[in-house]
Amino acid sequence: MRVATFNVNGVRARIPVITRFLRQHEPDVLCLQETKVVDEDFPVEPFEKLGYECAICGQKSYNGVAIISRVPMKQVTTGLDDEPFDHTRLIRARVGGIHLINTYVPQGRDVETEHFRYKLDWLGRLRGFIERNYTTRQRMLWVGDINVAPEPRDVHDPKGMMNHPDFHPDARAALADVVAWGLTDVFRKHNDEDGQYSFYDYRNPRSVKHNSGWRVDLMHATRALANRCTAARIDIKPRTWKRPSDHTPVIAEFDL
DNA sequence: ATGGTCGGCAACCGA
Repeated sequence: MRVATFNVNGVRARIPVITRFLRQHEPDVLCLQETKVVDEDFPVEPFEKLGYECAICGQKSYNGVAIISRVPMKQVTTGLDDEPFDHTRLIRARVGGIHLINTYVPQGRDVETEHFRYKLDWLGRLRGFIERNYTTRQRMLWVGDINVAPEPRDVHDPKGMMNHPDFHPDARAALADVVAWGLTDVFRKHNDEDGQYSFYDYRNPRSVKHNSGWRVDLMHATRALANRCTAARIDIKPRTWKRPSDHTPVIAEFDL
């Protein structure tokens, strides 16, 4: 089974990029973040034409998550299990024999603001959610735009980024606490090198050229599932296509 | 250089 995650920054603006990606890689499941559209206006047709069904939870202008799958999905639910639920930041399903969670973790804006506190709390609540709903013996996969780069090798300028909400030690500790429940970063299972990034800020016109990126789009599996992960990679090609997202897809293969 | 460019949506907000 092949699973991908992609922060598309507006699903309607990105249909040509997403469908080209689907045709090229034929993932069984594609998790989207920042769809930025209410469910009634979600463009399901281009996905259904390619043989995929859509589980969606969006809102106007901001946030929004979706699971696009060509294998049947069941038990689709949205949101955390305590308030604020943030339904448009978490969607999960049982698909292809795995328990899949797709999240768009709050970005945090600035470490001095309440938004950063909210992000840290959100990751703490996610750990509780995972503890209550899963066991480490299950084949569970947590993917999405996590908005945290786990290690210094996951950002281009670790010292300069220390006060950034995606690399601040408190953010990394909050992520590490979720991971410590019993998860493996499947990209890191198969890739040791630094300079492998999934995000390049639109606002820095030279970020791609200078490889000034971040690895914040992550896939974490329970050991029961990570043991069966045979490959994981960041697909840089969509970055070179017309109207790219500032994020790039991450793909993992599982022998199930 | 506390800038820059996007998407959504119709003035700015969020990233």
